[in-house]
Amino acid sequence: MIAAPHPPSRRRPAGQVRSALIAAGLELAQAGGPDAVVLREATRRVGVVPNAAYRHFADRDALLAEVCVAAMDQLAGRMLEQVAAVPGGGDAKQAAIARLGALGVAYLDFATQETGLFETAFAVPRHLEYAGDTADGHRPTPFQLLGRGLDELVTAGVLPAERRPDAEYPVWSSVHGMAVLITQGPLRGVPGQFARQLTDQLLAFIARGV
Amino acid sequence: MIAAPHPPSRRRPAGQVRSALIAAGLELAQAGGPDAVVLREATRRVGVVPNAAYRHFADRDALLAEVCVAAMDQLAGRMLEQVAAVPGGGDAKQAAIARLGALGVAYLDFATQETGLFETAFAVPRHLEYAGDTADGHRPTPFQLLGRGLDELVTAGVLPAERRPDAEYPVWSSVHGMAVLITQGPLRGVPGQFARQLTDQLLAFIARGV
DNA sequence: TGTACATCAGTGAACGCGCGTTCACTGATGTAC
DNA sequence: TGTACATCAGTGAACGCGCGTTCACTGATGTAC
Repeated sequence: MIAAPHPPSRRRPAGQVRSALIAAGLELAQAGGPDAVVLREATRRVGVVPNAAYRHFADRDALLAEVCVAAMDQLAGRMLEQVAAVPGGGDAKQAAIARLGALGVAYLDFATQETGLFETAFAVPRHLEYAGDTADGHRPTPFQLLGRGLDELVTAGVLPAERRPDAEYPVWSSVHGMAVLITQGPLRGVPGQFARQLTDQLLAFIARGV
Repeated sequence: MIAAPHPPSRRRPAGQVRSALIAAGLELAQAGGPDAVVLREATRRVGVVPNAAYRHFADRDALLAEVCVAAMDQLAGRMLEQVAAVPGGGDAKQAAIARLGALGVAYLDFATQETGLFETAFAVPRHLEYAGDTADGHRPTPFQLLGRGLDELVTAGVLPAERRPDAEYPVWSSVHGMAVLITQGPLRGVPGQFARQLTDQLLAFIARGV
């Protein structure tokens, strides 16, 4: 029998458990969507007893809310990356359209490749209704990125200024609807080639409709 | 002590329990979406012991699947009603557009007024992937109704025939996306007036884009 | 018309499960004097 | 520099809950002879 020399300190550096719980929740969400964000499982992964979570979150919903925000942030990150990767220069009109298209493709790619996170990003609990446009010093939200894309379209002279107000909504609806139908709805399981064709068709539809 | 004279027959007419379970599941779905379709609660409402359900359904998922089909059928019913209510006569082009708009409005109204059923209609379990177009002798599906609406648009000369193929998808995506954003997504809780404005804007967007 | 029997929709009791959450506690950390 | 103390992030044990599902059963119904 060897007595444990230093019964290891069970206390973690400040804030570490909290962020580890969110990270674990994000893993769970990635694998199984919002319902898979199970408080007990998150604590297990962090190596902490279940009720320890209550030092950091009021309840399971508070943890989920943080995970949702993080998931939405990942979506915004992808969109930001993809739009930055569009080659500049050349015709300003075509460039603006290409950048808007890149946003849409990023959105759909994220939904397809990270379905669990995508679902979670939009599964925010009751709090914060209609908060698509608040970015308190953080990264811009997907909604804001879309708004910028549309502004560019106006600047480039593609979109008449009088049609700019609230133009986010129909565009967002189109892309979001396709994302939902393909990843969770009746179009789930459609062959990738057809999905790509649908995406192209959708972008052309948006370009005409906007 | 009065002995029950006829311990009442516990056997129901053939098929009655089965359809009563589906009806109860539909009530649950209406109030709380697909997750609220709880097998035990459905049996409680029918007045039958929980395991009796297994005489009629393989498991809870089989019950849910039936409920989903019924919910989708209700959506189709609403669309059918609303499109039938559009006054005929007058300009054929305008009439065709009005009928397509009625389909969209019916879809959005159903999502708003019957959010639980709407969610459930699209929560079909894994079975029957990509079956948006099978109507085995039943009422036409929403997808088929949309297809007819687009056909009318071609006939009336509004939609060029070469753009007809697969035109269902972008239109469906737009309307479905708005329905999801408003009833479950970040636009949940938006004032009704704004929602109506968004709908009008969306229909105009679709009319241009199609 | 009557009897024997198979069918099968219901009962009653129980199972294991994992969840979220609450309680009283302990012991390391950081602060005030 | 040392000591007393408040703070608070962790522990350990337990709770009630409702779920889906399985088992062996019973007794009314419909059929074959």
